[in-house]
Amino acid sequence: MKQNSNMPAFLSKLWTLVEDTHTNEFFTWSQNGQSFLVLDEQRFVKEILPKYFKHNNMASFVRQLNMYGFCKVLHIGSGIVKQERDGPVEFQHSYFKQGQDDLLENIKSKVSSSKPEENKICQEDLTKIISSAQKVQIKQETIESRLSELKSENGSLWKEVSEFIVMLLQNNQPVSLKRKRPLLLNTNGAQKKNLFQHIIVKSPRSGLYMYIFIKMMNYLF
Amino acid sequence: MKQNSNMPAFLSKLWTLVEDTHTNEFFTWSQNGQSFLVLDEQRFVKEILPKYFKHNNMASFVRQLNMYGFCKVLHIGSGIVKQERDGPVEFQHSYFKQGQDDLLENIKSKVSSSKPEENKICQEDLTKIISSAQKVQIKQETIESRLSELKSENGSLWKEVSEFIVMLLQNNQPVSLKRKRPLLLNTNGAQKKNLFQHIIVKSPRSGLYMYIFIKMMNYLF
DNA sequence: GGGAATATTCCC
DNA sequence: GGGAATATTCCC
Repeated sequence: MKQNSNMPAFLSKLWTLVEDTHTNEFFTWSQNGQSFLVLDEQRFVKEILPKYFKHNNMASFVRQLNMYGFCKVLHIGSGIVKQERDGPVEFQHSYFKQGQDDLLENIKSKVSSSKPEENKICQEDLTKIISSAQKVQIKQETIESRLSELKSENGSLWKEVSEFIVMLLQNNQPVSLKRKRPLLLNTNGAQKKNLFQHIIVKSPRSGLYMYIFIKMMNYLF
Repeated sequence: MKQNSNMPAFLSKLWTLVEDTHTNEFFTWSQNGQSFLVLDEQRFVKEILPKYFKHNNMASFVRQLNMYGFCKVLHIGSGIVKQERDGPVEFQHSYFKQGQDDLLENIKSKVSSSKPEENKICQEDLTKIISSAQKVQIKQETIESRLSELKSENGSLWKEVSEFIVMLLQNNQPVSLKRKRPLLLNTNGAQKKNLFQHIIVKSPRSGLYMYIFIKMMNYLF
């Protein structure tokens, strides 16, 4: 095995200790070389772990195996003796095979690849979102002031129109006399009725001022 | 020393081993109890470090001290013998004083306080910003459709008013005859002139249509 | 099986 | 002195 500088210590240690023929009795390759076996966990923990690592906990060893993508091989109580508690433990990784140390370099740690990228993306996205939100906010202010202008102008226009009508009615002049089409045509359609047709046809004079007043209130407040 | 569950193992170990009177010969409090001394680095590394930690490197011990905010005390060659290479090493922390174990809880790791919070804030803020941006976007759509409504209605009203004026002028009726005050009073003030006074006073009839046409174009497109 | 805190190593 | 990778522990 060529010890590349970018090969994690855990992997080279694992390879070394599974290759070590002195411990084949309780830690060795499986028959077909596709996985490795811990045949005696007690001896493995006491005799091997402290020799290669800074601990003697099976859990920490397994945590590292999981960190590098190894999977426990399940023995579904077939022909294996004493399965209950301290039976043999088997681990497997598609790039950890007997006689194929050239595959080892494909084994990657799960933290080294994922965590840093997420943080970088988080920072970039944060910047993008903030600047985008600021632009929307600025545009919103522009729109709101434009809206306020239009609202005010609209109120004034309604007032104008109503005063025109009042003036004409006071002069006993028929409003729609010389007109070919309705006075208020909404460009976007039917939602609002034609105010003046409505007034002239249906409203008595006493109702006219109330109608105009309500209309104005809608636009001024 | 009360071993709180939130006290890092490194700090309680450090306190224990500096308090240990058996090792006062080469690892102990300074005279005034404001700092601690490594009088014999060789013995400290070989006899103490592996007993309390999972290593025997002075560098790793110092790395942890720095991680928890301890500072090396500089001896600027005053009265101290053999300063050159393996002289005594002294470390100090404002919350690590002889006889004051109650201060220990104020010592914080530099990573445990800064890194996780940044990430948590990043996540929380991300959620807040996104939901806030969505609300702004929704409101913006409401405002824009309201604006579009008003714009259209405003155009229609200008059209109405202009047609009134045209009608009145065609009937040779003086527009401002019976009025006590200007026709177009903007509620928010002076920005826009009184259109009709302007027209009546200054515009010849030929200019009136052009003026109204421009006004309408502004609101319809 | 894996997230996250703490520890150790490596490196500037 | 401290940033960052890897290792070990603790916990769900």
